[in-house]
Amino acid sequence: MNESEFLQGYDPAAYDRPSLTVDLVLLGISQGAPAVLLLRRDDHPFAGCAALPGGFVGMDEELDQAAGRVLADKAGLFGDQVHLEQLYTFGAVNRDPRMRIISIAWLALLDEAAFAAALAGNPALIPAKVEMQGDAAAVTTPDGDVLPLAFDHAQIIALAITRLRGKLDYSDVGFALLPEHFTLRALQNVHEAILGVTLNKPAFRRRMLDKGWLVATGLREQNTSYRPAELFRFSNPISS
Amino acid sequence: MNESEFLQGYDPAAYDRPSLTVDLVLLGISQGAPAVLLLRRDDHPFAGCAALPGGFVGMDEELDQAAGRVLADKAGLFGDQVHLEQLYTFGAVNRDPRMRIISIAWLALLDEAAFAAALAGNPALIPAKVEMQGDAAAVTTPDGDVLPLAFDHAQIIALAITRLRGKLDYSDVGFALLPEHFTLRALQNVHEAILGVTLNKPAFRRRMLDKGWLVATGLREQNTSYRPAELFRFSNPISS
DNA sequence: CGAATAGTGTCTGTTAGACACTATTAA
DNA sequence: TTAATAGTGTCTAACAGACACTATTCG
Repeated sequence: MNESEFLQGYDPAAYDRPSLTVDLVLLGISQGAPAVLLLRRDDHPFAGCAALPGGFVGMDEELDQAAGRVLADKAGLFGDQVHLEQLYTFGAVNRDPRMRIISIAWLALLDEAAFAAALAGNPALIPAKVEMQGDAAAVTTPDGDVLPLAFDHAQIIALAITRLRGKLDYSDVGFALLPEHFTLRALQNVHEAILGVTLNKPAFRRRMLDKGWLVATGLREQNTSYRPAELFRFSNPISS
Repeated sequence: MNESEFLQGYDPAAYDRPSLTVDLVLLGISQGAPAVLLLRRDDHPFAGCAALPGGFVGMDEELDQAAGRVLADKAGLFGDQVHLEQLYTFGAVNRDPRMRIISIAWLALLDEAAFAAALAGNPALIPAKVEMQGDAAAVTTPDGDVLPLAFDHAQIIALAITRLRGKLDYSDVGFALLPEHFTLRALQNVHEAILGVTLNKPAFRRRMLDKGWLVATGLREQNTSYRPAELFRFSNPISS
């Protein structure tokens, strides 16, 4: 760091600075497919388009706290119910036509209850099914209408899915999309929804059980039409 | 985005904003281990510590351009010689005691020639061997002295290694650390240095050749003491 | 009992690790 | 010829996909 940069560091008025925001991909599983919660924009730019919930980062606020605050403000959810992880920072000069805004994108994984609670708590949230189309994601309303996305949010959502696909098999993120007790079939459904493929049942069961992450509870599903499946819970062997 | 946030967006003077920088992990392989290029800090804070080369992001500068500019200014290298990828954004409130600075960390992979060219071009650069110590990285000079690292740069370097380890097997990043023509033994050496383990030779060769990324050139090493190995080059089957 | 899903046994093909072997070059 | 490394053949163990089978529960 040279002298001018050092001075710039001490004099906040010396140079313009970009604005810094966080944008959240609120991701759940709905009807066998990944789904996100979006907000409809009323104002220019991208009026009428759907956008990720976001907000500016406060000067004395940690980045993950900013993400947690947006989660609480826009979805009524709290950090201990939701897996939050930083995705990537988007900062193209013209990504927002108004001004330079750098956005740190975060991935929030919601289980079915959290997804429903967010929808119930904030009626402005729009649930939308995500479909991967190469580099970008397309989202559709439950009615099947394609929702245009604001800014670079199609890329951000696509990156969220891609990241999740990559981590699903070797990390424990998949469990963040499930309640505390779940059946192996429900776990497989989550994996299939994220990956967009159907998986082999015996192989999937073996692989999951061999990882040592699953604890059999001895409990069974309730109110099923047919043979109820055993309920498992997730247990982190060496908390990572 | 509510009204006050919208106004904030239009009035750069309305709120303080964090400063935004890029920091670069200039990573190569040296003597069978990952090595980074660092700069010694002369001033407070962390005077005497080693730090990653970095710089502020210009208001009209793309993020990858800012990283490329730092690469050119601090190491005399250009983007087409070096694999550059965004790592993570670090923004803890107190990571810099002077003021709030959010830093977007980038990973730059240098082959042996680029590593040497950077060292020759900027005598201030210090090559340092990286050792992973759990969550953080420790760096030592060629003489074996431990170099204290400024700010959160030990974490940033550790994340760079961790990321590289994760991607090494399924992506083509490994080739960014090699010249255009290389032997399979050199490729294996790179993998072993990054992963910090020794690998089985026949299995490694099979795996690499089966990926379809390697093209035999028919050329052979020159000036070896013993049997010269065949030179391969990397060819991206479906440019990713 | 029939329907439907839970859960398992087993075969097969692929792949990684281990290890010994052959091949090639320079001195 | 010897030293040293390049490169290969082959055995074995681990594991995933496929598919058929048994088990359990509800109505």
